[in-house]
Amino acid sequence: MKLSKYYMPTLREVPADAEIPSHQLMLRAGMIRSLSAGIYSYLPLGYRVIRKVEQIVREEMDRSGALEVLMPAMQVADIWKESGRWEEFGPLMVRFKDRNEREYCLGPTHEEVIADIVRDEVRSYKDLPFNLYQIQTKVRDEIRPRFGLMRAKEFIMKDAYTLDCDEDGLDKAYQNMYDAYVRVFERCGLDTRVVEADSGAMGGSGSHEFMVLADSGEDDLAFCSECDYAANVERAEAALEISSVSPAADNPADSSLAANVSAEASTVADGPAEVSAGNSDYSPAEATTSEAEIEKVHTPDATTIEDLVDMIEVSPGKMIKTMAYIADDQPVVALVRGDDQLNEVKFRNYLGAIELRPAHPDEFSEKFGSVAGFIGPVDLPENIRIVADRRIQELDKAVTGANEKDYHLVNVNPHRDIAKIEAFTELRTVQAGDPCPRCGGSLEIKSGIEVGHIFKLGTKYSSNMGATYLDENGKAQPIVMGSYGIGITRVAAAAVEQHHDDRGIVWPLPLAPFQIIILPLGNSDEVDWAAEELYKELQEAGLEVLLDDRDERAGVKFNDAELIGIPLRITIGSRSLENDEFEVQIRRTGKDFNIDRSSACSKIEKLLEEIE
RNA sequence: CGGGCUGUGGCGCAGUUUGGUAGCGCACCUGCUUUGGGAGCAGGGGGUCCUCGGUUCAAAUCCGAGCAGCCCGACCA
Repeated sequence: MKLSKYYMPTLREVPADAEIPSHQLMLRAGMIRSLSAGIYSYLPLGYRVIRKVEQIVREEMDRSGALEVLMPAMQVADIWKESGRWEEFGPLMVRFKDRNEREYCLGPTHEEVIADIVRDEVRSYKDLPFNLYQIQTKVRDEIRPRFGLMRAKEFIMKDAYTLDCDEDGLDKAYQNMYDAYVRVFERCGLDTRVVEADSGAMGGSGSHEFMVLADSGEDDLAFCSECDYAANVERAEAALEISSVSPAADNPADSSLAANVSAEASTVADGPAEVSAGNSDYSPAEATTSEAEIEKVHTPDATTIEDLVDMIEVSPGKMIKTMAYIADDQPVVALVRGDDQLNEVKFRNYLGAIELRPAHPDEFSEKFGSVAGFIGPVDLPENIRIVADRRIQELDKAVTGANEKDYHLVNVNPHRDIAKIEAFTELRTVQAGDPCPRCGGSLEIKSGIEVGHIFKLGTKYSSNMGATYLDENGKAQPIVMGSYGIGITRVAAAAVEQHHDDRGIVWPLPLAPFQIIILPLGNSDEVDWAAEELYKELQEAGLEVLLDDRDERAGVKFNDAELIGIPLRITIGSRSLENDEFEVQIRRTGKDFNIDRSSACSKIEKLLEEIE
């Protein structure tokens, strides 16, 4: 491709609206342009990269035995009402009506369509198993689109769905996809980590996420420094000893162990419900009682843990942080230690709630009989559910809000003073330095970009939508499903996050829009002829090559070549051409050297093989 | 949705405090020169100053409402 005939609007300056490297660089390199927030056009250079990613995904999916299909982007509301997700998905789904007032949405995902396709056709266990996948644009009305392609309202996703007779079949299909994903990301030149994940709104029994480690990542991940334990902090647990007080706390590590699965293992994690159930049968009779009586102390304007520490000289670890939430319109309260953070995912999973949000300030008085900044679990109204983190049960003489402006309570003993804590369960977010649940080593926290997510769905959708088959005994059984996503456009962005320097993008060879760029410098005809000749020769060798034949100065060409990140640069100028030589530079290493004109093509092919 | 910031030629910004009819750099067009790391000189084109309403002789500037974009939180591939 000749650049004089290409559309590659590069930007010298950094667009003010772009924050992270991939967003800035993809805009500057002329790969993408936004139509509105979170909605992008993929320009020629950008779309070539997208297609590279798609092709790698397609090849590995085909290799795994999956079958490519293309499902409708526009879906009828009926199937979503059947699965129960028309309500559940909420405002994330873009909905509209046709001229006959029939309701539709733009597909944010395709479980319902798959179930619909399959329920009318699959009759017998003999028809199973199989795996269907598609590469398609998904639409989600994200609360806050940001970071360019990283979180867009419209994005390209590969989604696959496995259909099996039973859990064993699902386990095999899941492992098969797991392995395919490992190959996909490796081929894309991405350094990814697999972590145990919460299955969230998808439902189902187990899931893993494929993460690209990057500072700009939106997920926090817990890694053990000793063993291979890795989990999204949404689900990660620490092996914290809970001292004395309650026998219910005896073996905190056990439940976590059961719920964990190593990256290589073919078994799957247990549902989070089981985790909390194991820890929740707390018995108040066993609790010790503190001698000291509760006291109310004046704490003017101390609405945060930090304020309190300054005012009454108690460490955060001795405080009970009380978090007021509304779960499906019901007021609920979560208790965590002052030095811990509430993990909303764990809280939501425990409650089994669909919608969970922090209470608004005015709701503190309306629904909690309290006041923002001074809420506490002692003497809350009867109707409010109180759930405490396990670490609360070992507290004594703790400090908490008095439900009265400018007052806190001290000497609180949770077992004695807090009426009906319905459970002590795992609610805290793990922190760096916490002990690993598997080996006791130290956990570290890193941020990552989620590029792939695989779920064992089970029978949630098939049951709700009547997708059944007849087993060997002629009995109807729900099909067992799995669902597997790769964010194609996000992979491209993540690759830039992981591979760039201060001059621009440094594409891994398999994703590079072109492998080679030829820069003829100066205005000599000999140079132009030599460039043209090499260009043709490389093209005939089947290589993807850009020829920068624009009437631009050397600096412009060098800078653009580096910005767009082409792995191999061939410079042709009268200087080296006098010796019948071309100059080569490898983008990643910056290494440069001359090659002979006569053997240039074969030498370049060899170089490309050496660049991983 | 809550909190913060910002809307001025294609891009990056100044001008807003103290109203007086819009400017800088880059990019673009023409000519000459230049030509190995984002050229120089000369000339030129392009702006409903986010929108609507109000105050005023006069509004980019002051007031009100709305819209859009970005950042921090909940959502997710």
